[in-house]
Amino acid sequence: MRVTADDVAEAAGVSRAMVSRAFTEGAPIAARKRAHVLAVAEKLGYRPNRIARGLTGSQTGLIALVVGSVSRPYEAWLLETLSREIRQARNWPLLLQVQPGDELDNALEDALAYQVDGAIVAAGSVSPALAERCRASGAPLVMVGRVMPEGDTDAVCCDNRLGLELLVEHLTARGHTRLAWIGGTPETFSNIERQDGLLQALDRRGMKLLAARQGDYSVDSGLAQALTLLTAPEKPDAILCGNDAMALGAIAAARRLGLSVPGDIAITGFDDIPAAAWEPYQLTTVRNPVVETARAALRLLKQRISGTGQLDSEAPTGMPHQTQVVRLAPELVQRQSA
Amino acid sequence: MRVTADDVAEAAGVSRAMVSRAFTEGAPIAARKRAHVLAVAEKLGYRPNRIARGLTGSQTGLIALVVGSVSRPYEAWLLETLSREIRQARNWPLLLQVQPGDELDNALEDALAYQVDGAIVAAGSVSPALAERCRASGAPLVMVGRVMPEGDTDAVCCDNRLGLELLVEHLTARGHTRLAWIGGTPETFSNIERQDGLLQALDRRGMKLLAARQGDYSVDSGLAQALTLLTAPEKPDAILCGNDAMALGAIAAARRLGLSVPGDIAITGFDDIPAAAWEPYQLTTVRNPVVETARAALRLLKQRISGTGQLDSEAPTGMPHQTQVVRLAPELVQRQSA
DNA sequence: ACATAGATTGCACACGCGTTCAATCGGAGG
DNA sequence: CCTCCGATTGAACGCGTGTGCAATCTATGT
Repeated sequence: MRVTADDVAEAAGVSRAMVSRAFTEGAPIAARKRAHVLAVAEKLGYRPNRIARGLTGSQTGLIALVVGSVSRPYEAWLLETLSREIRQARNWPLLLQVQPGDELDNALEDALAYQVDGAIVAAGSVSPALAERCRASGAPLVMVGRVMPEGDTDAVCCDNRLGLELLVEHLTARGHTRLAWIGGTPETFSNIERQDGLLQALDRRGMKLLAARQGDYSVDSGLAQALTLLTAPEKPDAILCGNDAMALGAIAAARRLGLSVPGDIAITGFDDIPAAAWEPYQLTTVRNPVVETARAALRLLKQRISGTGQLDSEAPTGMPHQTQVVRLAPELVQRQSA
Repeated sequence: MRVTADDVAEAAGVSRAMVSRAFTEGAPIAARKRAHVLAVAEKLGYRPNRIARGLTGSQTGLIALVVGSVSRPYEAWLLETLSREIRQARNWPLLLQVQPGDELDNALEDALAYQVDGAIVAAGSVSPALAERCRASGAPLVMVGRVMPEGDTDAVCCDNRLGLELLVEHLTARGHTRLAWIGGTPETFSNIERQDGLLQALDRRGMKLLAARQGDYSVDSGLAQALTLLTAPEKPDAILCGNDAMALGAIAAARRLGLSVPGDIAITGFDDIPAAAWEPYQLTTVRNPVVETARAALRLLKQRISGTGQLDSEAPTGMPHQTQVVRLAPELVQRQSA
């Protein structure tokens, strides 16, 4: 039923090995014969079985891609970019979408059973044990948007602290002094860094935070927390939010209270998701360099994959076997909300 | 380096066949021995190689999942739901994200080379030839959100015409008479059905459309087209949009012109994406039953996959080998924009 | 025409696992 | 204690492909 290399070999009057070589770039085969084999294969509708190929060769072309809930705009944007880069590298993404509560370890080990060439993890937290298993399975791991505290895993991550420095600079330069903060999910890597960056930026200026509240990176939580802040006895004159979604919620809250943005209250976000540019929001925020992030993540991964064949000797002939952490600088995007 | 079934067999003092059986549900093996083998496997960190398993068995557990650009909220929602259902069925989604201009055929054939058990296509258009190839490769195809005109491919699709009937009924019941339409990408299946449904609904009431314009399902296009409609000499009192994103743009346009929604102008969408419920919009729309859609798609696919082993005889012992098209009814979601 | 190096080709094995089939084991019945 | 049947087991084959190695072919140089 399914057409195999043997069928093509017979039809083309060559050995099966030649069929394999015809489809292998740079294999020793006469140009004329390759053309012939490919023509016959085309006529028979043959394509090499990637599963069988993955059994012998050490590459399956599969890459595990772990992202958070894509119904959140930032995650969707990230997924879109990463998936495009993966495809562009002639690989296929095996998608694993994790919800906040999900256990990542089991699922990722499932993916390892598919002999993925590597894994890009942009959500959930991997235990050091799992990271070790990935390495042992020959599947390099690259974290996106978080850096493992152990420091033994490659990662690409936005410079969150710089982002908040940019925002604080922008706000203070415009005379804002009573700053409030709506953080994201507490234990999150990005939230910790952003909050820390905010406090540092204020510290540097001898300022103190007026108030801080915690949301969960959702629009609704931004709305709720902003309502609380804006109805408190001591109102802030600017609210910095842990991400864009919460900032959008905060803008809605301000408007619901009849406050003008940025007249009465300045509001900023983080990420610069597409919706931040939408008409009714015009959010001032910092751009998370997602495209550059995805590109860097794939570069790191490819580097490790091609280096995999080499021995783990102490002098890997120039291969950077040391863990690499790429930090990309965000950029202020000035719109109407601050 | 990688631990195989042979390693486990040796360590457990059994033959390799027993290791395989220990991991195969319902295989003939003494319960006590299975426990022992599994324990040893666990200690060695062994997991069956799914790639090798896919070579002999006829199931790889892989399902090709084709969706459109997930930076669009509806597509993201759909992807999230489909991917969850696929994982729940203990399969893995091989993600293919297509941009509007992309050619689907080549990419899908790439996926076929991975011996996917099936494919769910929710974006792009597959040629009849490709559909045939899928069937020939033993990979059942299920379309989501579109129905092949040839009528020989399973599909799950929202009842678009009913959706517009509901919206028209809602608007006319509230006294709106001058209805305008902002359609989505013209050649799109959903757009054709929705527009047709609108015209039919009006026809049934002896009404005519005041004006019609075409966007591309994006927020920006909704904004632009609504601006045109609302500044025309003969203003509509209601604008129906081909999807929610354009409706959000249309609301922004109305506000930019100082019009109140729904006071001066009613605006409706289609899909009920999460953003439709956001504070500043409160969009009246119809709910596209995405969860039910995903569930039905997987049910259809699983049904075909399990039927694959059977011969294509004329009496497939009750297997519904005829193509199935599931139509799911949308539901009016009444908020503040109409 | 002949020798020879280099370009091609075919054979056979390996990849890791599921599964058939014959062989073996265990225990119940006599 | 022997026989017989069913529950287990192990050996071997096949899945579709990549690739090392030795054999063959081609063309070049003399």
